[in-house]
Amino acid sequence: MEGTMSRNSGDKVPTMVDVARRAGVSPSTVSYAMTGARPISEATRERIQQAMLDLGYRPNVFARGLKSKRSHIIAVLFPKDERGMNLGSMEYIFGASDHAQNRGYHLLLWTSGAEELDDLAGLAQQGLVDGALLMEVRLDEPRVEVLRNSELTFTMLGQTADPGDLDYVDTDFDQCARLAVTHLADQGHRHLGFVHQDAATIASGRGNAIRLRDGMLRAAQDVGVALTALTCQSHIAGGRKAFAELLTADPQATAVIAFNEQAVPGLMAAAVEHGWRIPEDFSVVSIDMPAQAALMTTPTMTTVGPVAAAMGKAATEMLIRRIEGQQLRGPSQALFDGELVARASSGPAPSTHRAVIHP
Amino acid sequence: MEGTMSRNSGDKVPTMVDVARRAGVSPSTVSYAMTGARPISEATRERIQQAMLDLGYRPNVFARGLKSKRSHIIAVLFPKDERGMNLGSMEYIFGASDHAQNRGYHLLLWTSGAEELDDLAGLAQQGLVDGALLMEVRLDEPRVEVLRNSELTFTMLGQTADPGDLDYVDTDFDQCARLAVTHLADQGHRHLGFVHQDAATIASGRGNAIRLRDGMLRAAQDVGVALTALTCQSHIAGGRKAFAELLTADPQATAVIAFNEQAVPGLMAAAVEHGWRIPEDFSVVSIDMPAQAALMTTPTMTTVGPVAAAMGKAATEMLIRRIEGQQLRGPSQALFDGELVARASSGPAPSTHRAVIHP
DNA sequence: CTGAAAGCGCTTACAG
DNA sequence: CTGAAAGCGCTTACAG
Repeated sequence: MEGTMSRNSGDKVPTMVDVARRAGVSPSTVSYAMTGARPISEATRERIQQAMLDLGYRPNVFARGLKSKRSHIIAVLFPKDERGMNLGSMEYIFGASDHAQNRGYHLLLWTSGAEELDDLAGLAQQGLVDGALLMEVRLDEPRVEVLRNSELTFTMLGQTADPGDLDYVDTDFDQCARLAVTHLADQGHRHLGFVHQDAATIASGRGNAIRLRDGMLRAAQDVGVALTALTCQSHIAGGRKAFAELLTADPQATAVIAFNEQAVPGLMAAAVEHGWRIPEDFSVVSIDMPAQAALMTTPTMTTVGPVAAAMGKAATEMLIRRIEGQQLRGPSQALFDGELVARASSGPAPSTHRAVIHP
Repeated sequence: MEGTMSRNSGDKVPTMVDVARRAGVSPSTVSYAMTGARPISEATRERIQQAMLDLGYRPNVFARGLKSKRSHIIAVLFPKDERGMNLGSMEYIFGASDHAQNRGYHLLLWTSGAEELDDLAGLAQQGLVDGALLMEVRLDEPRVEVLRNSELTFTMLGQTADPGDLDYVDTDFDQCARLAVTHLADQGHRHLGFVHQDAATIASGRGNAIRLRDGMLRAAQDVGVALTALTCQSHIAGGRKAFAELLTADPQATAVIAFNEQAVPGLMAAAVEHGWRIPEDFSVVSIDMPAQAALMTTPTMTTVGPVAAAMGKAATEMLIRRIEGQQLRGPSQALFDGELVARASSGPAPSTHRAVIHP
């Protein structure tokens, strides 16, 4: 397990001067060889490379940062209080982390709440990070102003109400809505429910819920099916309540699309207790539910959502380009298509009238 | 939303020299006032404090790190490939993050695989981080040697087979086993199953599964109930298979304890398909399943496990003390008790013989 | 209790 | 294509 670059303990950490001496060049030449800021002859470059390898040289991050004002560290602003834990956010972060490492960047995890703006301002002004990835973006996002004021480069995962020229990567919720509605309509469902989040969350709110609901209504209209949209508290009881409300609002509903991970189990349980088998009598599709959660439900959940890791990667690349001053003309903004993963919770609409067993 | 420390844009970032000038002292005095490395008169301290506030001063992390060899950054070594995503790990990280911020530290998220030791060695030797929090610790943990060789301070969340004098925070699996077994025994269950992870994972393997199984067998013996331990692949089909195996191995089993988040839905589905209602005919308890996952199952899952956030916090405190050179005598090692959260998946043992409906 | 000065290990104009 | 030198903003012996 001994690497070629292992050093005996007791050796001091080699500096650029050590490398320069060993390669028989000046320290500045070593530096230029690393940054590529000016041309170096092939021969010296190779000697330097070899010397670095021999010594197991790693540039000192602090010395570099002190002079260059670049840390090669990106902050991931992931307010923990926003939606509770959720696996989807983790997938973004892993996608971002992977790509950051490939590009020679580190990720600093910042979990302060979205309201703790002074903390954030402190981070931004400290110069520790070169840029930030903004997660859990709300329609009216107070962090944006803080980041702008401190002139920290950032990219959003999600959008504000009016992103203007801000960089972002987001899900194409219109397309997701269409995909989910079409999936169900194709299987004969004519009356759908859409269960999203509670009114306060939506209003407050991260933009997704609103954009998705609008997309749903539009898609239903285009496809020619009825759609009842319901708000719903993000817990099991909320899901039960939503099912009851759907039943009242549209007794003919044979399927529901949910954008509320926490409420789905309650929704399903209520359907089963009502005497409806899933998917034979009633289909359920979830928007943007991570695979791992989709496999926890019984039956496993059909989902529509983007590949979160790919979005995390894209956002990171966008941010790094911005940091490194490339691609400066105009904002970079990208929408990611969702994919349908058909699992066991959705199927053909019940052909005959369902037997409704009131327990 | 304007803080007192806001600066007009165009101002350059204030340095220690600026603060010193405004406070009418030398830069070194400002430094000493910040580090507390030597006594400062109350009067000057206050003038300095005020000057820092007025200017919105933030010490430059790189300059500080260059001299002091301290970054106030802690790496969280969280190999993403280990168990897939999981919410439990996230809770540790949030606990750690919270506490790190309170103590003036940042968290660097490192998601390279547990096998990518060269990457890790690079990080450790770079001097970027003052220490590391080691997550997803295996019995035979290759990362430990790397960290030791590079003389990076670290604390483990979990233990190796022989932790010796390594610092760690871990779950008290003996106590968890006892708690789970007792919970079921108290409700009249006399024949239990224990479903843990697949043989490869256990052997390879993070130590938890082994320690937990041993604890289970001991607890069952102590309490006087039968316990059948089964390995199980970590997916839905694995859970189904485990249920079938349990049925064969001990037809009298009325409850199962699972340490396999991904297999639990399959296990429950198989029980239901077998004609057993949960919990009336068959109880299920999960070890170390995060609340959010426990609420996704139907019915909601009774769990035994420690408060992950508290463990993350404890590990972080341990690490910071080590970094800052306090509490140097001997290793610090802590075991955390699990707590029982009784939800809907467990209940009294069936008094009469269950009706077994073969579908 | 306080100051003047060296130096941490790089980067980057300046010079050739 | 390469070198010598200044300087980034702190910390910390050294001196008083």
